[in-house]
Amino acid sequence: MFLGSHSINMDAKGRVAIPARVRELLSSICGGQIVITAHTQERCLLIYPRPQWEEIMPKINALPTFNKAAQRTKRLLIGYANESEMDGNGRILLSQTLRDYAGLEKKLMLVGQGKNMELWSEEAWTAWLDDGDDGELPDEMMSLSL
Amino acid sequence: MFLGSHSINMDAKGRVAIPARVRELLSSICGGQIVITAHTQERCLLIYPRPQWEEIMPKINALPTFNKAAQRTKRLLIGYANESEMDGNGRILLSQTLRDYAGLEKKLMLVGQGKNMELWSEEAWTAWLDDGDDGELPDEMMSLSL
DNA sequence: TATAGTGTGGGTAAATGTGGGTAAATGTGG
DNA sequence: CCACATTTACCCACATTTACCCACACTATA
Repeated sequence: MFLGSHSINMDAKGRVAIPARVRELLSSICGGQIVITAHTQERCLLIYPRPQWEEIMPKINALPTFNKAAQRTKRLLIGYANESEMDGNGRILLSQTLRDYAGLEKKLMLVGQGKNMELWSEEAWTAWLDDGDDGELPDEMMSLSL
Repeated sequence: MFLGSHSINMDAKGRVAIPARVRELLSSICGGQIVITAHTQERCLLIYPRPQWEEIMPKINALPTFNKAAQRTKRLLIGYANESEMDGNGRILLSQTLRDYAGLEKKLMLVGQGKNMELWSEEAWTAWLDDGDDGELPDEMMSLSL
């Protein structure tokens, strides 16, 4: 389970140091083997451990060919996917393409989301936080007591 | 049951001493194992004993993936969640990320809420007290007799 | 006033994050 | 097809941060 957020930096070569806590988790789940791709709803990146990725791949491929929204999802998820691995110092290298998609510069936020993680530019993250207008609450939530 | 409010201080390293009363309660409920995360409605933090957290986690994960409001809730609750434990002196360490979210500086308010606790910056707490406008009452409350 | 319990601050060793150098690999032009 | 230029991957060394521990100050109680 990936929990919690970390404020991290990307260096001039596009390398991102994964926080030690997360690093251990990744090593135990998948030996550090991950897949990085584009998030379809937000301009941020998705990081999956390789095994979880293998699970969702077939679902993506099974999306209906003649539905535009489905094709968009597929094109982004598969088209931006990048098999990757941590280097000796626990860093991952982000391709220029991925950096461009999410508008990553220096300051980033790594956000745990259970099965996967999201990687945001700090700017985009705070913008999202401050936005707050996310439409109607679904029925399931109206009576939810946490 | 967490009852009552405590005015407490955070030191320069982001450590917060839990009041002794509360400390005992935490030890007996969960051996001091807690989860701290963001409150979704207010800019304050939520503190759950680990067992209660385990109960609500599935509810959060079950929220619909393609509803924006539900995703916001999930992104905040899971994304900020931080498994934590008291140090030898009964203090907890708040990550920079959490401090930023709730705007915590030095003077804080720890507010008991039954199953969990809320941690506010003193400033935000008094502002909320003075504000008081929280919109419509739900149907469940219209017939409630206390 | 003494004592136990509580809250606060800070030092230090170990772990973590950061930057850059070099050799291999890749791509390009003649 | 070869030689050169550029990029990439890997490694090492240093700076910074974090976790853990200890010591002291303050408060309440006997």
